[in-house]
Amino acid sequence: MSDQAEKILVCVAWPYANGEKHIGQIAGAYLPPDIFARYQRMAGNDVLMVSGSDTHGTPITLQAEQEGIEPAAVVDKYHEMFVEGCLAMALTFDLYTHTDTQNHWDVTQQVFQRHLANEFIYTEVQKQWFDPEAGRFLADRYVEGTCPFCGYAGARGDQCDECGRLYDALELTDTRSKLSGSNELEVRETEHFFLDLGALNEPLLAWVGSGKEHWRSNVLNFTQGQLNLKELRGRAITRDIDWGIDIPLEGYEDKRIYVWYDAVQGYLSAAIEWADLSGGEWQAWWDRDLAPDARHYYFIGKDNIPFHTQIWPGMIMAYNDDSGEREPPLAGLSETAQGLATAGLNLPYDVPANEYLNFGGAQFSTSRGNVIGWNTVLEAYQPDAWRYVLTAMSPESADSEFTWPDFVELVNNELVANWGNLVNRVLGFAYRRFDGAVPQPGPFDPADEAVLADIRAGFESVAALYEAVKLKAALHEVRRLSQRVNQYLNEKEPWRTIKTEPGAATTAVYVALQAIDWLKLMWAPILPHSSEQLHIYLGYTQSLFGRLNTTSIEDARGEHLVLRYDHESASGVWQASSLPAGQLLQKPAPLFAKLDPAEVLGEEWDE
RNA sequence: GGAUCGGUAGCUCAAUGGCAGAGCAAGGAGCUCAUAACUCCUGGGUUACAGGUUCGAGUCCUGUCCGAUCCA
Repeated sequence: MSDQAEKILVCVAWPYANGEKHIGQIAGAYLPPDIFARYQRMAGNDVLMVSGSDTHGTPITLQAEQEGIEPAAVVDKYHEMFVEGCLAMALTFDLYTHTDTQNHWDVTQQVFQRHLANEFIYTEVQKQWFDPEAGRFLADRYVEGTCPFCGYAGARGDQCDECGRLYDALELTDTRSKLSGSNELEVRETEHFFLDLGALNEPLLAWVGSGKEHWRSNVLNFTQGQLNLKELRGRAITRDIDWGIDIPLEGYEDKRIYVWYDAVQGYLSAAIEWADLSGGEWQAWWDRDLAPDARHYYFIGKDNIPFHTQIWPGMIMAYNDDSGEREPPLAGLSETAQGLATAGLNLPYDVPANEYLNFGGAQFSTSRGNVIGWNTVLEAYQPDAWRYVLTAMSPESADSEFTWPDFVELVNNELVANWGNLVNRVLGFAYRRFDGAVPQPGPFDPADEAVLADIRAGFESVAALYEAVKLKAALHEVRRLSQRVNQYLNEKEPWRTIKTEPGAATTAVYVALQAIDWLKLMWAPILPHSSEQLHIYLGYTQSLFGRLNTTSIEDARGEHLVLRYDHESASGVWQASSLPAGQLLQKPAPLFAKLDPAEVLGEEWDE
């Protein structure tokens, strides 16, 4: 950690722990931050990458009902499944946790208290369907009735399946409860807490109005377009449910904080949990006074843009507001989290939201059965093949379409042919003809100098693209540089000149090895597994990257699995190192498996 | 209904208002170190549609069609 090191907080969207994630979600929100974080660490910056499973909300309770198990069991099952996917694809979360932890509860309640003290939370009495038989208020999706527009008898919640119209659930007639089956429902009054987003409209508008030139234009325009209408309105924080975080006030024991309010706070609570586990300082990234230059990046899908450019920044502003009296920290707050009581928090620096990666002309959809499961495919193909393909197909500026023929073409005709084959031809030749060691080159001629200069320039050009989160363009640039080395080899023909001019052949092989040594680093954020393997083939003994590990953590709410990344052992640095002549090579083998189209395309992935 | 994005070569995508380009696929040639890989050459376009502004529009403006997200 040098003095010039920047603090980069890489925030990754929190996936619901309610099922296997599909490759569209990975391409959109989970792989890009890992590539970005790996680059930033190699560039010498202090990266903290956090996320976790979202354990609350109806997606969880619905899944629990379907499987006939408790919500907590659903959470454990799919949280673990996601962690396994992260391990297989090597997503380097400094901490991947979940939201049903004591720490997250404490942080959420602390933020709630501050919002309340700062008067950005108000209460309002609403009318809602109540099921006397079940003794519970009914969320929209637990009410069924007759559509006020078309008279369809099976209309649900707030939208009719038959005519598609939206309405207030109170407009339904002949209602029944999907909870108890009772058709004697009552409309009762219930009091809830609201976040006063209306009061935050102006401050948010001012915030997005300056210094956001680096934002993707669709994200910025969308955000400004909405805020310009000045129609932000209060949003209910609480619900009459029993799965969720308790409200830290007396008299509200049968209500819970609803998922959207606590989930976005995970970026903060996970940093605190990371600090707790590692002995680090979360304030080094989060405290606006201690770390005013820390840059926070939020990697999300486009459906999440309003939450990360309006609601969460608004919540941070409401937290930072100094008009209210500072409450003492809540009794349960851990020592690590105590600083929250006085801290002001940093706002997002960038929100590089992606569009969707679709499949079969439509979005991936479990109900339609067109899902390519992440964990499933990682068992079948190399993680770096997926990382390459999903980056090449990355929906950075528009929805894109996944097809299996494209998958095969990208792996075979680009990854294997361009880069894998370059490595294989050079390493194989060098290992056989130079006694398994990096040969001692003679003086460089202009062609040698030129190719090395071109590749070396990648440490600038590729860096700029990673830095700007233009990952697809970064991939294209490194691929262009790989091709440059193939061109150089065809020009030099060391396999021919080794018989006539051994000195020139030796130098050409050295130059090609040196170029590969550098390209390995430029590929590394996208292709960490194979770059690591190539690093070993080239005779290095330290590893480029650190190690992932899982631990089970126990707290007052029970046990939870966490994924952590230990960067200490990483030696990969973003600079043109010098490949030592004489360094012993390891016997090489192809980095990537070529795919058999018939085999891949014959597979049935529908289920 | 409102806000925003996208529609460019067979496919995937680029192009601060200034000669519409790249990779893959296709056709041809060279090479043989390499996973039938590599390199070179060629073909391929009414930039969704209709208007407008401009010396000049894929790009800016208006409208229409199609797709997507969010809000109501």
